[in-house]
Amino acid sequence: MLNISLPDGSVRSVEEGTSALQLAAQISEGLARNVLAAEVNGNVVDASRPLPENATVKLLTWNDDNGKSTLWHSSAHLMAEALESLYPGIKLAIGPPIENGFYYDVDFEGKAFTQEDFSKVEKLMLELARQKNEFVRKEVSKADAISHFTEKGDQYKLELIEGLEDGEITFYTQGNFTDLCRGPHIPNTGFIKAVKLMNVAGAYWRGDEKNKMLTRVYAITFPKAAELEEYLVQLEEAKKRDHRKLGKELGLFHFSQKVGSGLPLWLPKGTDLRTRLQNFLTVAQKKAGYQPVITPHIGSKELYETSGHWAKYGADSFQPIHTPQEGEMYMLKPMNCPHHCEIYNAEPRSYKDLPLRFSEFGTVYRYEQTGELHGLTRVRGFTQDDAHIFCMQDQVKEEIGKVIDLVLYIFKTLNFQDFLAQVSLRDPINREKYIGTEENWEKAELAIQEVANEKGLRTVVEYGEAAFYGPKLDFMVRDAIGRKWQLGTVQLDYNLPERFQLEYTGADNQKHRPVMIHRAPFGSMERFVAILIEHCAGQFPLWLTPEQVRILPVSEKYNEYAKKVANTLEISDIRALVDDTNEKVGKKIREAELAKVTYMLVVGENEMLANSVSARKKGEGDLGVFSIEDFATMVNDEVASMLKEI
RNA sequence: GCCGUUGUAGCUCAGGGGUAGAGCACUUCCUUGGUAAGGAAGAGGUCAGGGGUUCAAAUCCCCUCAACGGCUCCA
Repeated sequence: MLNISLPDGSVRSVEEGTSALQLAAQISEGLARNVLAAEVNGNVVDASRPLPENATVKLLTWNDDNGKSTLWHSSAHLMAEALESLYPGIKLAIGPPIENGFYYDVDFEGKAFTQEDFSKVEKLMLELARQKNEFVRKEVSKADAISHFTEKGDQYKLELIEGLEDGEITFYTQGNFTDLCRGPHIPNTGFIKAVKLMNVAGAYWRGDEKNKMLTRVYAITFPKAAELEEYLVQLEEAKKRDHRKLGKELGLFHFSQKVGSGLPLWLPKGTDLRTRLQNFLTVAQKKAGYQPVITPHIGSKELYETSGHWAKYGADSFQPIHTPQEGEMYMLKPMNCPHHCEIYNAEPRSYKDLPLRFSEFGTVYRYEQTGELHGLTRVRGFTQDDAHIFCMQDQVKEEIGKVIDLVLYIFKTLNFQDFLAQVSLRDPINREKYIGTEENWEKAELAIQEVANEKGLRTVVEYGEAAFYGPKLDFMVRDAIGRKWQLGTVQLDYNLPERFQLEYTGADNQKHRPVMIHRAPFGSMERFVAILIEHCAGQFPLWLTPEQVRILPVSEKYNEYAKKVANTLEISDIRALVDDTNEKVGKKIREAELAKVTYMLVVGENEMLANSVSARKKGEGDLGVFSIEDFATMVNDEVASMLKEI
């Protein structure tokens, strides 16, 4: 008999050779029907494998992330089986589960595979799923594995096998399909009840652009048909929040092919929103001891030779601007740091001056590859809410802490809760690509991690993601369709102070080198506004929204009174517009609701006589009658409470 | 940059080898209204750009550009 510990702390005795699936059946028939895999002593394995003695077992179902990914991994095999049957001779590469579903990279060898082919693949997959074919695991020797795939002529699998140790190679077979696979898999294909191929895309073999581009087929499966329907509805909902769609509908920004791709034009309402965000941050930064500076949009090529950016990114930048005479060369500013270094160098600095914090909403231009451009999140011209802090090494930790506070204040004010702090450190194997002393790096990496923990951030450490000049702390946020974007960032830099020979005189009357911290709480105005739009589905908080109030006269006879109300509100710093179109109130309300205006004020005979307004809140409806002054006070109080210090 | 898809009015889209369509938006007129669409008329397009095939191209073919979904990249 074997003793098996379950997550609730209980221990069960089962016969030797019992699998997790059989264990489930002993607990309940219903559970057994839902078990997709098992976590045995912390490892996810096939539910059909015999359990070892004294194992701690967690039965995984669709409600567990590992259960989901097991189903999707098995679904990838199912899709491969279907594809191979429909397109004999194709070569399969890899097919892992991903966050939402799975994909398989396939070499169709010149044959086209498009969306039109999806339905027949889906149909065959469901047909194969209904056969309830078991996933059978088999350990094979390296030699046997090689001969199997040599016979099949699958160079991708052979390449994968090359990197594996003999003795750790396993095959999984379901129906007529066998794949090289570590597993685990669901018991049989019958668990897959709904299938949807999502899209096809190109993907380089092994993620290297020098390699052949394969066809990546994305798909998702579910254990219930209803869940697929639900998922598709969810996707549709997410698309409604897309900042590109809302930006157009709300008149925030525009792209013109004539101006150039990746170069956003900010429309009046978008500019209003963006300016308000800038002002908000400017006030917060002033309190935090930042000094605003302004630098030009171009800088001499020499500046970037000094910074090292020319050598590293020169070829991939907008190319230098040549002057008509003299042969001078200037570059569009791709970052603000070198300029700020020269501001530091404008006068001799003492340790008493540090930390110095120079801030600038600095517009920069980067030549992004055409395929990279994406709405406002990836553009060629954008404005960083940049600042550089110059401090002594023993001030680093405190300064990072203050930056984190600033980022958290912003996120809290805007109600961003779902973010992850990514700590980017050196690649432990490849240390020579980083510049700076080992001692400083260690201090810096430790400082970032310590502060992040002290501030209670939910962090994930990524090795090898540090910049070559220092470690980073990035605040990652998701967009409407689940893509991750970096917003706020804090980066330590030991490189530029060296290259620009930055110095301060210490208490010991000796010259010392300061540490430089790059930071941008928003990241860039463009990306931040994009994420903000998606975050609040275009319904901006009252303090930020361009149009807080719309006044709706019941008929043209009350347009004058409506304008008077607007003027009164304007004096109280409330942003109000009058809808004086020749339409009925119902229509005006509809328009205002669709434009996501927070407050609507209906005014007519009654209001004009009583010097009042009939207020209505978006999504909530009629609020009743207010005097103009009371309404203004209410709005201003609401705004003030949103911007309270934390 | 690479793979794939798409490009028709300001917006959302239908159409499709034989002189360009709808709804919304816009302009004018009627209507003067009370909490999510009042009515009528009008204006608006070199069908992304260029080249080709054809008696005839928005439609078929090729190239370019852009957008979209990914890959690679992201100072």
